[in-house]
Parts: sequence; structure tokens; C-alpha cells
Amino acid sequence: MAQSPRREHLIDTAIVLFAEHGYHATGIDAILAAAGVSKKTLYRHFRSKDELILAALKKYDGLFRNDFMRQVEARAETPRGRLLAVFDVAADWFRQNNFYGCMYINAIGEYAAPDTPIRQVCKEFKALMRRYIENLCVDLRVPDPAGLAEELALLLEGAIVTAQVSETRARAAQVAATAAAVLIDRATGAADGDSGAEKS
Amino acid sequence: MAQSPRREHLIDTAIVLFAEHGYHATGIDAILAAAGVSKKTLYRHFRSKDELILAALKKYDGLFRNDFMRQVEARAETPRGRLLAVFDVAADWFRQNNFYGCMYINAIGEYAAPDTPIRQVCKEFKALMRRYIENLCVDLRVPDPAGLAEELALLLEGAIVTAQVSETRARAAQVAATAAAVLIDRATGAADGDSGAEKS
DNA sequence: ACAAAGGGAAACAGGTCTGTTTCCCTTTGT
DNA sequence: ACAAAGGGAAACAGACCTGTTTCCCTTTGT
Repeated sequence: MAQSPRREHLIDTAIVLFAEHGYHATGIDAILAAAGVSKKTLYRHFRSKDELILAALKKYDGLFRNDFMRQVEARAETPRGRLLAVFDVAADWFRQNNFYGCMYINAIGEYAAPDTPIRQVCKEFKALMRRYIENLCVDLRVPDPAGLAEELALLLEGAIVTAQVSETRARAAQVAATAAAVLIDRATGAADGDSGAEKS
Repeated sequence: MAQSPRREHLIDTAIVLFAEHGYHATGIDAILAAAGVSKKTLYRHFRSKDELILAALKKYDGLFRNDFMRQVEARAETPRGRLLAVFDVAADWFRQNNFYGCMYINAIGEYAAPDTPIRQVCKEFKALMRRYIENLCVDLRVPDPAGLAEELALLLEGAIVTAQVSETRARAAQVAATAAAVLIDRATGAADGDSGAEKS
């Protein structure tokens, strides 16, 4: 199925190293040594390092989103439950000892030039994540699902970055989940003039 | 008095280049050429490139936070107004054509190793920003000012990152402001839904 | 069994990186 | 005016970068 097992292995190795050390700081030789493969093989499959970076970002996009959605859907049935589960899954992600933030955010930080393929892939990833959240919001039947999705996506991004910088990473996801619950409640219940202090 | 005008000019130039191109991708020579200064001068003032990076991050921390707070305080008088003004100021920041995201987030992306001085400076910056927001929340006299500050700080981080990736950058700040108003209302126990998210 | 392709190891080319040093020309203090 | 320091230009060292090429050994198809 895989075009070439060596090609895939190379991409998988590159994903790990790029995630941990960044893109400029990760030399070709480090990837080759980690993958146990020679330069000749690399340049048979990829024209340049940039092409390998692109392939890594594209493959990780599929892997990550697929895994993420699968976990969210395994944790809750209702739309509201799933929206909150997003932040539980994020918390698990943050707790991994090989968590180095979002590969795409980090990539954008190193490749700021507009209209490059790398930026394009990063934008697509973020758009697809936001769209996934939006689909959950649509199931919620709120008046403005896109608006709520934008807010929740913002919280998720903030949690990712805060977890990356912070010492206590899971805390970021918890804070985001708390705020998300408030925003969801407001979008679903508080449309009419409900002034009752109904506690969570 | 600045210790040395050349030293400061070097740091200022480095800030601009690091912000736009990142840290590994910005060579010493590029900074020297942009500053119109020779290597000898650089290595008279800094032992290494890392030390220059550190000096740039430390100086920018002061410049940015000072400017940010000044603008927030110029825009509103009340605690609530100032909390919302945070996102207006952010919107103006995002609109600048030399906006390349947060220098500290980008730095963390390139320097993931724990317990390095660079990471330390980044953590301190984020902590100081969060503390500034927390002080505004204390003035709001909400039951849990620290908790609200964490949520608002998360929104701000999310807005920064989203603006960095997105095409329509000011939109990110607007979404964050909308969500922030909801969170603030909830924390203050605002009776009805729309209690005016005006600034000024 | 034997030819053809795959691929590892390593040399190599040409750049760029950080950091040092040399030479020489300003500027400045006295 | 004159010595001392500051600092520009540029060569240099040594390392690392990407990407190419050569040589040789394995694997595989027939």
C-alpha cells in the first residue's frame, strides 16, 4: 500500500525530529542517522529538504487529525460532550513527554514568508481543525455554530501554546475546558433573557 | 543612559530580524549588515549569538509590555473596559504589516530544550502578561480573579497564534474579544446576556 | 546462476554558520 | 598634538549545511 516503506519511514522519522528540534535546527544528516538510511535513498524520494518537510507536515496532518477525532468520538456521544472532550484529548496530548507544541505553529514561526507551500499546509491544518469543531457546533444546533467554533478553536490554540511554554501543561487544557463550557452554555442556553443563577 | 548606543542598536536590529525570520535562520552576518556594524563590535558586547538572542528577548519584553499596557490604559478607565481593550490593542498589533506572531512563542518553537535561559525568558514574559491581566481582574472584584485571568490569557494566546497563521488577522482579535466579554460577564455574575461590550 | 537494480558508506563540492584575528583608519581625551 | 581606544573591513579557522557522485555490496527476478 505504502508507496515505499523506506519513504514512509523517512517521513515518520522526520516528523519526530522536526517536532522536537524545529526545522532549521534539524539537519538532513540527523534524520538519516535516526532513520538508518543513506542520503542516496533520501534524495531518491525527495528533491530537497523542503520537500521532506512538506511531506512530513502533510502526513502528520492526516495522522494527527484522524487520531484526535477518533479519541474525541470515543469519549462522548452528545455534541456538547464531544466539544468538551476536545479539551480532554488535548490534555492527554499535552501530558505526553514528547509534546513540543503544534508542529504547524512552530513551522509558521520559522517560515514566515507568505504564499509558501509550508504556510499553505499549516493554514489548511488549522482550517480543518476549526471545521471539525464547527461540525460539532452544528450538531449542537446553536444559532451561530461558526462563531462558537471560532471561539473554541481560539481556546484550543491558546491551550496548546500555553502548555508548550508552561510547566504545568495539563492545567492549560483544564482552563480551556472551563472557559469552553461557559461559551457553549452561553451559545446554547442563554439566548433568551435567563437571569437565573443556575449553577453548572 | 544606554550602556552603549551601538549595543542597543544591535539589539534593536536583532529584534526585528529574529521576529521576522526566526532565530536559527537569522545569521550573525545579516544582523551586522542591517545594523551597519562589524563583527568586532558585536563580539565586544556579546559573547555569543545566544547571548544576543537573550538580550533581544529581554529588551523586547520591556518594550512590548510597556507599550501594551500604556495603550490599554489609554483606551479605557474601568477594569472591565480595560480587559476588553486588551483585545483591541492586540487587534492593532495584528494589523501591523510587520506582525510575525509572538517572538517568545516562536523562540520556544526553536528552542525546546528545558531549563535553558531562552525558555526561562519566554516563560517570564508569559507570566508577566498573565499577571497584568490578573491585576485587571482583581480590580473587577470577581470571586476568582486568577481563574478568569487564566482564561483571558488563553484567549489572547489563541488570538495571537491564529492571527499569525490566518489571512484575516484582526478577525482573531475580534473573536477573542467576543468570547472574553462572555467570560467576564459570567465571572462578574452579570444578570442578562448582552451587557454592552463597549470600550472607550 | 547471473544480470540488474537497490541502497549503504563515504568522499566531495560549494555554501553558510559562528567566532577570532589582523590590519588600518578614525575618533577622542588630555 | 599625540597617545589610546574604538571600530570597520576582511581574511581566516573549523564546523555544519544541502546536495551529488563514486564505489561496492547486497538483494531480487529470471
